[in-house]
Amino acid sequence: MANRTVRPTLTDVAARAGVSKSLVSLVMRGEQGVSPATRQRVREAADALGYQPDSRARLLRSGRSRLLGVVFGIEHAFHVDLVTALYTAARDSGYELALSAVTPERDETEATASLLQDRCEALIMLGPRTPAPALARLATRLPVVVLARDVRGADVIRTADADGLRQAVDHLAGLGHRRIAHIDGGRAPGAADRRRGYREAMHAHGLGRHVHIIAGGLTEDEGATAARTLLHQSRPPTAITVFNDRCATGVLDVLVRAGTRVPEQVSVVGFDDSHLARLAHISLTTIAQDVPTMTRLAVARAIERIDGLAVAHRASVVTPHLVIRSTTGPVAD
Amino acid sequence: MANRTVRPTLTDVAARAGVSKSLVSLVMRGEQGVSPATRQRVREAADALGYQPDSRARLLRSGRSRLLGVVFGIEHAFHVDLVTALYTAARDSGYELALSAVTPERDETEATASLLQDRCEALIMLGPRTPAPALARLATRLPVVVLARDVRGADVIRTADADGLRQAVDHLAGLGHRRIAHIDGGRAPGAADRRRGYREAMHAHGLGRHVHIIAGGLTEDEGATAARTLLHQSRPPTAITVFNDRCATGVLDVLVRAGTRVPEQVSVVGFDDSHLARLAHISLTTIAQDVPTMTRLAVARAIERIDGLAVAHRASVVTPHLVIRSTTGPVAD
DNA sequence: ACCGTACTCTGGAACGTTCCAGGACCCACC
DNA sequence: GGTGGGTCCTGGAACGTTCCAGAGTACGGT
Repeated sequence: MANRTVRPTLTDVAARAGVSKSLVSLVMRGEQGVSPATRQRVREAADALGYQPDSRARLLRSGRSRLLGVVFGIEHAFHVDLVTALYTAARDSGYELALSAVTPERDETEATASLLQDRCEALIMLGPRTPAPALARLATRLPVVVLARDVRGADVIRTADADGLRQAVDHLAGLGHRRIAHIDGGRAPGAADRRRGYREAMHAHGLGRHVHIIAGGLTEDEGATAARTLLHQSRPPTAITVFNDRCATGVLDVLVRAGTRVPEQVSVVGFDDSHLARLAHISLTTIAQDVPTMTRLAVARAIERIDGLAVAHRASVVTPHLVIRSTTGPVAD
Repeated sequence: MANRTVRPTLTDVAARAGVSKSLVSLVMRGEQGVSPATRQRVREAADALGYQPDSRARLLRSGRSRLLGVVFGIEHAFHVDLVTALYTAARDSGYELALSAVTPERDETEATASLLQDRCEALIMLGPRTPAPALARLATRLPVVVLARDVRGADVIRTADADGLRQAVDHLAGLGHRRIAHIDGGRAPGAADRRRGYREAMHAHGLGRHVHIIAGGLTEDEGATAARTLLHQSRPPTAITVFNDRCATGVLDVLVRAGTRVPEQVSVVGFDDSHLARLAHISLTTIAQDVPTMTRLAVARAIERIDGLAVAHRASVVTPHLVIRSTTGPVAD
């Protein structure tokens, strides 16, 4: 075997159809000004040869790649949700996505560099950890849209994190809870705002003296650890707001294993409304980030800037909303 | 703003350094046959202009992309593990990865098509659902390596699924279990083999009459549903082997919520050893697929075929191994 | 002084597209 | 029967690289 045929080119198709390559190019791009008959003939020739346009040559010539680079953490449930939505948002705008994953062995710098070589027209970065100055420098080279993190020097699309936690606390307070704790996300993007939102909401409800923040993180394990700490306290909280869904599943798991009934004894609220939260057996009450809106905005902003329309860097803040599922209920006593 | 400068090209660098573009090309590629002095001068000129080679043009001309396309299901925990490992395997061999995700709204055909346009030199497909004939047709156009599924007409790297389940059953039988059930993966790649392995191993241990297969799937929800069915039975099994880790976490969750103690009352064994299984609070006993070996093999096979070395399509079967964690223990009574 | 060889370097032709200017043809109109 | 304006199609020049053949220089050996 190994007789992998050389890929057919425009010229091959043109020869077979008996027309010029320019004409084939027109047909392949679906431009108008081609008679139905020839269009048909060219299409057939292309199909017969199994012709596929070479995007590299195409992009090289046209100077445009219609490619949006996406840097994301492949192990973050919420990033996965965002990528999924970005795919459709990009397609709707006539752009393609070039994914570049951040893994434990492939850092953000490497992920970004590979996209730069691919001549993406803009970069969409999901919750990047790159320091602000470096991001700003990057943004001078090509449009950069930062999703799910607040940072100066680039365009930002993010959720009103503080407001989200206010909604969570409102909900719990409305159910009669007073000892409401918060398991935070440490230095993760958005964590500071969520912490602040929690604190402010607690004060607004006159629960200032019950403010209780436990160090958590963004993984299941960190949630589990935090939950164990809580369980060992003399007066454990009756409700917990957690940095994100992933961390919350860790919390839930520890609670359930300890025989704590959720929500009868303890209510739990997550954040993100990632696909984890929606799993039937988890059914987590959570603060839903508006993924469709955020991704649409991100793509729109990127394109705006590609087209040279945007002037100053802007931050768009999208309002999240509470999704009540099965992990919250009225306070016990 | 919006004065995004036009990217400098070889010609620009050449002009600034007062040499030909061929020479600059040599320097940029690190070829030898350039005097240290000029090399230095060219480097400086390139840095001063912030020159970055255009991979599109580079690849167009050289005819090679050094790009391996990867089609994967972004929501599958195990695929995520594979992609992570593929990144390093590819890098070690001097190749880059082009990711194309399958999402609920973006099917395999679409994901594959986009990679074809990028002129990847080979395709690595993770547990593809594409019918065998279509895969075979694809394989005539470019090298295709199928990972984690058995199929004719393409190169295959897969785990000895049946053997994995034998190990699981051996382990459980060794712990004294007799009523060992299997929650299967339906039509998922590998499911049939695992089912068979389970059945054969049960017979080998003289437990033929205890063979008990429940319909499951590859998601948490499907695992949860299956577990509920099991719980409602008059004589529930004392041990369960599950199609994969993801499904097993759903099973675990239902068991724990029902107050069933794991492993005291029921032992559970997963499959994959994905990152889910390793989470401290889950700590799932599982059959580990040998991800480093599989990904290295996949990349090696792809390259072999790119270089025109491989002749017939081959299937490499990688042996999995049992990882004992906290969800299995001696039988209760 | 001449040749050969090794080392640097250069010019120009690809690669597979898109883009632009324009050619060929047809039809209608005065 | 020329002119005008469509519509459909073509040729060739880009795009930014790499690759190839060969030009120019310097140096050692005879």
